[in-house]
Amino acid sequence: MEELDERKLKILHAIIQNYLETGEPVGSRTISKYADLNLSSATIRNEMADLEELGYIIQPHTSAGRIPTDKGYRLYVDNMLKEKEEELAGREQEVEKMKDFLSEKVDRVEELLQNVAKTLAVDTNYATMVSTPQYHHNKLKFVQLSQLEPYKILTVIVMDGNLIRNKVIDIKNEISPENLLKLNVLLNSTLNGLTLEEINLGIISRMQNQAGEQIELVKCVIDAIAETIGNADDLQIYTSGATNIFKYPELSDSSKASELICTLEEKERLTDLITDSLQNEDNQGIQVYIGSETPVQTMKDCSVVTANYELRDGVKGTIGIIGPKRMDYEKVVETLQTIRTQLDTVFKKT
Amino acid sequence: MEELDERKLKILHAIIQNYLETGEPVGSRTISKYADLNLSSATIRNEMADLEELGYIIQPHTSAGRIPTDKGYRLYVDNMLKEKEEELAGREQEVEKMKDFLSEKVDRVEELLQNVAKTLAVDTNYATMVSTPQYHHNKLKFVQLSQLEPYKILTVIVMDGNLIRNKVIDIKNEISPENLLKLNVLLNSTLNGLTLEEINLGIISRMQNQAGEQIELVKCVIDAIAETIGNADDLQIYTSGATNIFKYPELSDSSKASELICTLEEKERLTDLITDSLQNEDNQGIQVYIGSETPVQTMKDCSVVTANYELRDGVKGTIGIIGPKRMDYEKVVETLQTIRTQLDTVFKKT
DNA sequence: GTTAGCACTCATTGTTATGGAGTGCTAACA
DNA sequence: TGTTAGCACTCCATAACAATGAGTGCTAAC
Repeated sequence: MEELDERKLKILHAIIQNYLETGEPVGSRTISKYADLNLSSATIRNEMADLEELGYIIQPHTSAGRIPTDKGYRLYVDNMLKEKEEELAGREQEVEKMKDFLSEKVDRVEELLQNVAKTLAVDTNYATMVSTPQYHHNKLKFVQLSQLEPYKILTVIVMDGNLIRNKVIDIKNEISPENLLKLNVLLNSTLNGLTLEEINLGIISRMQNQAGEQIELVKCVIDAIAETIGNADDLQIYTSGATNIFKYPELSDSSKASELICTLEEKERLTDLITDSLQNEDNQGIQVYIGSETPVQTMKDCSVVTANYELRDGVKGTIGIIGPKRMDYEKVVETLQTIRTQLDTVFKKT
Repeated sequence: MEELDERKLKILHAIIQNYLETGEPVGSRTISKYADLNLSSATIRNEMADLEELGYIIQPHTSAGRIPTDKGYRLYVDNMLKEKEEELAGREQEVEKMKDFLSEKVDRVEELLQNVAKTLAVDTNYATMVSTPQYHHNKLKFVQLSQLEPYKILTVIVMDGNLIRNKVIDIKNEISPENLLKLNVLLNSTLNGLTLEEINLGIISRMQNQAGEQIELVKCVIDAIAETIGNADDLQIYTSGATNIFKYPELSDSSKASELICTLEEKERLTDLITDSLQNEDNQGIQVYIGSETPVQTMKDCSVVTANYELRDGVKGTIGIIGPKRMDYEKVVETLQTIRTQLDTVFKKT
């Protein structure tokens, strides 16, 4: 209803910060010792009662201290994000380390992202996930057939955005180098720049007419192309540090832990998170999900912070950090901002 | 010292089987009720005392039942393996399901193996791992450069065993199609069939002489080849079902579970297991590690069963199942034998 | 509005008691 | 000599209970 006054806010802040550190319910005495307030525990108690009524904190049981509710965390995080936004990028610390590391091996994106996940996990002590950027490279850029063995043809398919796929095709009848060359020209002149939808039956049959004896092979190649385009934007997700959750007693309960690790291992359910994160492009691409706010049911006892990075216009991926609700939001947001800009620049320069 | 007589063996067997099912220490009364023995609990107790002295079983504490020691499991497993060997492959059950499944998509080995791991995990309720076959394709079979964009060259590198890698190289000066063609011919005529060691400085400098303006590009290509060969037989390991371990209380303890899942997640330590498994090619490629027998320290409270599959002469991979010591060895060994032969045939036909 | 004081609550911890499963040993039996 | 019934003993689990103490809400005084 009514807004929180300055003092209540300070107290709430203190409660949350203390809880972030200790993970234990925090009592009025603890807060009263907090220097810049100079209030007795009784006063704090009164305020705490109010805060509880307003739904920002809660007692696990009578005669225990208070812990923040999701609503309490939300307020805390929103305030922090506002600050961070004003602060702007005045950092640069530990960016260097990451920069060196990232620029080292940019050739294999897969490895790079896996490494990002791992480094982040080690760094933050939370579980992490990184998705491959969601290309929409659905146009064929280039096809190349090469003779590998008498009855094996190597097909190299390059999609828009330089996504490269290989496939080895077995053929029944040998093909001469000249015919192979002709076929290459035919394929490229006919198909390049087309999307999956544009490669329709008309084009296919026209090609097959020109292919002569090589009908069989052309069919295989088109199949391979179709499959490649179809699977091209299949999202990959890398995870790391799943076992970090055991560092937080509130998540170490074996049934909870099992569910959570399972979610991270199987990865399918994480797509919802990524989709959601990509849709909500607020605070510089940083998104904080607290408890039940997360789109993934099995993470309702956790908090998740995601950041979107951009490879090129509209081609985006997501990094996520999964930890207890009492995660160090400030550090996590900072780290994510750093790595996000790093990734952006690494990719942009390519 | 002396061999176990028939009766002791039967009793040991009964104890182990009962323990496999319940996971609880088993007492003399339980065994005495076992039909085909017809002995009183007192007699059983005497025998059990002997078995304990011989080191096959142990009491967690006085006044508890007995549980098998590693030595006990060993005996049990050895006997079982002997039987299985004589039995030979008279199965075929549920092979069909697997066969359909496996033959569906053989093109992407990676996906296939990941799926094997997953299916096995769901099937057995244990954690699983599958390694990629250990190629030794260290010979260059074929190189192909293609123009992708004015300043980007696509390099396709094919190694012995049809391992294909791509790399995009940025160039400073444009290159004409004719020169590219020449370069392709030069590269292939000079390098094909060579190992990393054989591509020495002499060959490189001779090639650079012939390359004319393209020295820069040749250097890049050779680097790419060297890197590819170097990383070619980098072993990949896929794991699945890590969270299955929570189904067994004796492994669910959060510190143990954490260590174990971490081992599975990081994968590095699993290479020791694979190496060992590939070295000990006994019982039709099936290997059983009980407790501390496993080469991976963090799995000393588990048992591991591995099977090696063969892609082609000498090119082998490993499948592993990680579970509690009281795992259902019989079922696991059977399943592994089945999937092993399946994988063998799937690969052989390719 | 703030605070000191006090009675009250309740999770946690430690202690003790009780039950029961399982053993080893002895003595009797076939 | 091998098998079995009987019994005293051990020791883990489980429950019941008491003590502790952190933390609260409320009241009355400042």
